[in-house]
Amino acid sequence: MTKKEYADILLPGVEHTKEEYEEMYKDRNLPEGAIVTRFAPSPTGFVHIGGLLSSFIARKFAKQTNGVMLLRIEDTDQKRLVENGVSKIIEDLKSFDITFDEGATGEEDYSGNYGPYVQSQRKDIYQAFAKYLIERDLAYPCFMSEEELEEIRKGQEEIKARIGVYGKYAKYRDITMEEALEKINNGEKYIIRFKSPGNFDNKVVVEDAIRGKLEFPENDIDIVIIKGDGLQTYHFAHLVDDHLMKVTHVIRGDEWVSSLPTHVQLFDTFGYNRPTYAHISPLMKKDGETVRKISKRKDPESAVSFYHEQGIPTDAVMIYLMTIANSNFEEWQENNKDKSYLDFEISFDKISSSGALFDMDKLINISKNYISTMKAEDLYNKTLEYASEFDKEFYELLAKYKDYSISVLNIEREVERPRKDIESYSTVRREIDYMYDELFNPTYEKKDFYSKELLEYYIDNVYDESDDKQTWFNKIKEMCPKFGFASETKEYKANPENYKGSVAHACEVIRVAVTGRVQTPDLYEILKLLGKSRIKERIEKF
RNA sequence: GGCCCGUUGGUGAAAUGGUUAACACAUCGCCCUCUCAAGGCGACAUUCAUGGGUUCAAAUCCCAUACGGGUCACCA
Repeated sequence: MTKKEYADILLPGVEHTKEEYEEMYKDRNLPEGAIVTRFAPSPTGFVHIGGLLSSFIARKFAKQTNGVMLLRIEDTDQKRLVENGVSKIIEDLKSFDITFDEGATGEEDYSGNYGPYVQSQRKDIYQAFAKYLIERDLAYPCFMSEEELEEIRKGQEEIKARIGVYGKYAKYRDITMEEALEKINNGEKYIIRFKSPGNFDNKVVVEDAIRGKLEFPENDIDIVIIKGDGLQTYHFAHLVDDHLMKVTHVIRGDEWVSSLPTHVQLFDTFGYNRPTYAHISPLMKKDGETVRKISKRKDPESAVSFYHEQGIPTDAVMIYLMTIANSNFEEWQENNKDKSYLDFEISFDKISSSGALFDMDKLINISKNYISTMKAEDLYNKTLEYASEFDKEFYELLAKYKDYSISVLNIEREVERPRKDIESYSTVRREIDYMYDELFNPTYEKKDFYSKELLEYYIDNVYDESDDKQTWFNKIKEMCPKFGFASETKEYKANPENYKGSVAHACEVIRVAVTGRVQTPDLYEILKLLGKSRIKERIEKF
């Protein structure tokens, strides 16, 4: 029996050969230096903030080198399958402006010439590559049961040996064709292992674009390449897919660093050029005294949907991630205020090799600044969109009083130094709710100097809607002495015992009566928007 | 436990052997202002995890130690 026939029995029904597949995947015709990279999630429908970071970085590199960013779905583990998972991922990423040049575009569809991009549809390809290995005696069937494997592991732990199927523990490494065939005829189950050519005493050096030179012992573990269900493992798929899809840069989370010796070995065995690896450090979080990777299970901020629910602008999240990805970004932004974060050129050597602590304060600050630069109408639209999903009551009001709401949001906006008091779309309501009669429900504490007399005098005899700001303020000053307030703050500070307060206090009386708050944006603007009759109403209820 | 990586202020960090260790967030003062949000000004690491070494010179190079992280599946 030839090796080829043997391989046919081990992996029957494979349509094409490795050579045929290589023929089908042509080299890409791209400009010099173009980066071809990918994002390769499982279809769980969940995008982790760390995944957002690495896909964002990958997206940037592809774009700025006129390369390609592709989406590949790694769906070979049934346990990770979630209905509509792929669509959810695509949608989430799209909301952060992360789009793909090729690959999966929906549950079933894909575009591009290097597909299929869904691994479950590539079974034949992996098997063809596995057969190539079997024919060359570089892979073999392994008949060990899970129990047997477990025993070996325990034994290794006991004698403090390295864990894994290697050397003498690789029981079927040198199985003959005849022995294997006999077992197969007996109906024994098997998987396919790679026959590692590595020696643990030798060193292998891998260059990482972010971490620099990494040195490891060679891999000598016979890893599984084809599982019991006939599907490939991650390691094997990485080799086959990234080679065939002509991926130049593998940008992924740093949990893969330790698999590097295996991956590099696979590429070397096939004589393929290794891709450039770039391992992104995880985002960390403080948990009591210790620091750990942000966890999907424990930390709500790990899900990108969290930011959506919080009403934090997607751009703010991206800007924050950019500051983590390349720390010189903030300086660049300071010097390029008119440009978008998308115009910044990211570089590998500026990516930190240690994991950053996730800093919510910083994110909020970025969000605040970002929102302060928005046009009132944009803010209105975003807030409306947010409220439509998370705050129906507020949504109704915003929709009903559109122009009015935009004017309210425009107070001290679109000026040289805009207000920075709105942290997110979700906090808009609490900043402006008093501007809506439906929501105006003041609960203030009355202070000694609060005077209804002053208020009534003011609305009946002083306030004039047509006054400009200076006139408006001068009139309040003029009115002050009549009610025991000092017109000038300095005057009051010099002799506080002579007054009930200063003009600032007089303003506070008006402010509290009209808004129910001690602190608000510019009073003049607020009064103007409210209009005289509503001011009067509110004063009467004071 | 093995293997790998990392360690500059509360946080993100700059510095790539050469004077007082950038900048930003947070915090705290003061100023300005009708209050707030801003804005302005200032404070905040005598020291770069610790200990040794190399050097005229070290946060930067070397070695140990400590601490932190990742990984050791027929999961990705």
